Amino acid sequence: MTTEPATPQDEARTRILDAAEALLRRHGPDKVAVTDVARALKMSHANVYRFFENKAALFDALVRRWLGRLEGPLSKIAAEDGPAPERLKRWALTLHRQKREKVSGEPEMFAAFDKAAEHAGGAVRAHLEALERQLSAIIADGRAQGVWPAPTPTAAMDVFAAISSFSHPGIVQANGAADRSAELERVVKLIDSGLRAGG
Amino acid sequence: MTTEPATPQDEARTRILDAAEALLRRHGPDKVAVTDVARALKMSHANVYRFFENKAALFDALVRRWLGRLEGPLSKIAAEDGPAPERLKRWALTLHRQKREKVSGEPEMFAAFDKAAEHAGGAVRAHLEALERQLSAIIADGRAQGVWPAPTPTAAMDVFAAISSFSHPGIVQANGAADRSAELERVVKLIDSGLRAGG
DNA sequence: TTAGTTACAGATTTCAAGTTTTGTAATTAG
DNA sequence: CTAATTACAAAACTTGAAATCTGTAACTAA
Repeated sequence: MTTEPATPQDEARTRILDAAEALLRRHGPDKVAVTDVARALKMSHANVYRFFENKAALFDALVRRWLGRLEGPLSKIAAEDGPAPERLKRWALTLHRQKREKVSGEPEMFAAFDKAAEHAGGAVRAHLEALERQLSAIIADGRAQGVWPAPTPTAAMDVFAAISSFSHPGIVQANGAADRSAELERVVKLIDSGLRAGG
Repeated sequence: MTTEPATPQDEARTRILDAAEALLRRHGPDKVAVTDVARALKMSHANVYRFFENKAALFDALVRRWLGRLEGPLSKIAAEDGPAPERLKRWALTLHRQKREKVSGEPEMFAAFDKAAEHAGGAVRAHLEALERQLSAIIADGRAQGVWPAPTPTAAMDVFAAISSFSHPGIVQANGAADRSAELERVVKLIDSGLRAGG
């Protein structure tokens, strides 16, 4: 989890991403050009292309970094060793809260994230895979602890599908980032019952 | 379930909706003006406004009619009197299939539907309420049949939330209308287990 | 070899104009 | 009183020229 840039390449990439993120937050998305980023760093835009293949790759990297920060608290919960059912509930609620906060608190970054998602950007795929890995870990712990006797091989995927309407950007946004924690808690309870009963 | 227009008012409304739907299917959405609809019917556009408050109301009514047709097979399943768990599964799978078919088979209508949803159109709200009523009926049957002993008052809402990622337009579309029946079947099984265990 | 540059063609975006469309009002016909 | 019309202002959309942006190539500096 080192955020430190290692090679000079990485350092330059980080500086470019920092500048791009600052611009993105000031002016919204769609209004940040590669030339703007270059200008902010007092370099020619052609030089930016030495560090990122193209504009999409630059913003994909930006979204990847942003989503990585969002994943932090979640991976912590996944790595704990308390009772799995409580962790599953807390993990789901935290994910819901994170997404809501991003939608209402960082709308520019969120819009960029949405856009990257549309363009089949790797960042979003990587994010979803990371989340599913965390969920798999919690479920594996639940089996080890004996609370969930026989989760199927697809259990993590299935649970993720069942709670995804509480974290999917489009749906969260369509609901005006409303707090649906109470409903999510009930859905998790239902799933937990199902897992205890053995799928 | 009479589709027959009753009053002359309704007849005019139906003729207008028919014309609007035909135009919508030929040319996509965004390209159908109230003036076009009026021209197709050889009336002035001002006359159309005698039957629909405004353009949004016209398209909302169109979407409402379209969604009503989509709800048909589902309400039939909800009204059957076989075993509730099997009906829940079939209902969920049918909803998923319906949405996928609409996305890939009637993209213009679907786009109009999506647009209506964004504009907080009543049609979509009515659709969601109708679906939830059907789900409530199936769950009430399950309790009556003794398979699901103690569903909570919010059970239908919770189940709907858990399977909504398989029917939500945005998500279905983002997945390229892919068939996720197998996954949905697993999610329903999980929910069914949860309901049997008493939620 | 890596960081950086200038110069350029093609794609995309902007912006002001003209045009269409929306929604209303006043009016006519039965 | 309902079905329909014409006429109109304001909002939304189209269009095409000008400006900007993207991505590449050929080059310089350390």
